[in-house]
Amino acid sequence: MRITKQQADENKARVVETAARLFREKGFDGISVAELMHASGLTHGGFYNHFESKEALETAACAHVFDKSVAAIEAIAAIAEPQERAEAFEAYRRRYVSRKVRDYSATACPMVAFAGDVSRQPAPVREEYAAGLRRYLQAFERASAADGLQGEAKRQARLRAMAGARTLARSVAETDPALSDEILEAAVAALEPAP
Amino acid sequence: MRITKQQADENKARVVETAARLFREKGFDGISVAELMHASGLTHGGFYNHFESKEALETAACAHVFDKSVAAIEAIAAIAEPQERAEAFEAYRRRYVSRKVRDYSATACPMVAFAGDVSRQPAPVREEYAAGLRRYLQAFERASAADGLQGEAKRQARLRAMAGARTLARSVAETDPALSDEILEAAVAALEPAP
DNA sequence: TGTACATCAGTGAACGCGCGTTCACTGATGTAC
DNA sequence: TGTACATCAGTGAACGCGCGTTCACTGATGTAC
Repeated sequence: MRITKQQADENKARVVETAARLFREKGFDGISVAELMHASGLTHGGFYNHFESKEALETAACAHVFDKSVAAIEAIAAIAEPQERAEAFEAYRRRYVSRKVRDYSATACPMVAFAGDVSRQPAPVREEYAAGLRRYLQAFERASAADGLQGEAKRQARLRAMAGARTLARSVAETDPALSDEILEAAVAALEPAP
Repeated sequence: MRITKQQADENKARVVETAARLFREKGFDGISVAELMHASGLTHGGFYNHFESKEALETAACAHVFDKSVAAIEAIAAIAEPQERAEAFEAYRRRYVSRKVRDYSATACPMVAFAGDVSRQPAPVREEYAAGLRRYLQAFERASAADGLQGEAKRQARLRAMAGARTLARSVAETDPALSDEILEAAVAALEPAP
């Protein structure tokens, strides 16, 4: 059953992508190695050909998710034309607290998806998360400053309010959708438009 | 080994208190029935004399924690003298984002402690959480309005920013205390003083 | 009030189950000649 | 280029372990007389 080296690399990458999706949806402890492997089209026995442990995959998935989130914000901060940049950033913030994004928890922001879980995970996972969070906060701060909002405290409050809204909205999304919607709507109402 | 009815009731109450503490600290799935019973000074076999299942204890603990949190805010909202009330409320908000409170995760706010876990728990636990969150938001809104801050959207943004700060600060507390402190300090800086 | 017995909170061994991980095996790929 | 063999990604059964839950048992409490 030996396969091409390239095929094997693709399989590993696919497992990380699948894990990035399912860990966000169900939590690190909410999905088993066997389930992850089957969701990636493989059987569980081969897992340890690619990863030293489940913890190693958690670390890799965490880094992967933050990479994508940070890249998305940096792309906005990098827009040269100020008006266009401000509009893209406002659209980003509006999308962040939209129902659509809340309902696809598989693509959730890593801050929201992992925050509760991560402090109970082994140290390497926690460290990857902390490093990712730092990168994310810095990228957000850059985009936020470029957006023209004055005062770092105010800019950080904006981020915290967004993250708080998503966390709370998600926690009751299945059980009390009306309350969940209310929380998001209040968050949208509180968005200051781009200047 | 039969004991007094009163003694048995006290034992049950103690298990709920212990669970309220340890579920917040380690998550619903982070502590076993046996550990909970031993932490309450009992052995695990007797658990099912008091609770139908672990899930039933989770529900009871969730309600218990929200009861206490809501009572704390309502006590503030009930203060008659406006100046005194506003000061008490500001002190509450300041305490909420303090390092001291962050470092005692066993007494954490239920919104922060349970938000990540709860959406993966069985329906009764989720429902108890949703009901508790509703009560908490309403109590906070009452206290916030009595504090004199204008605009419901603004008042809710304040709550979300507080919860977001605590969630993020907690998630990196062990791994990156400096970042965790930064997040809390930014939250303190963003607190509008009572009028 | 005193006696006889049923009750039931608590105990600790045992259960089945799912988990992360290991292992012997397979067979196409990659390599040495 | 063709052949012989070593490599190793993938397979699925099996492992030990901790979990939630069950159970037979204990013995002081509560109750019926």
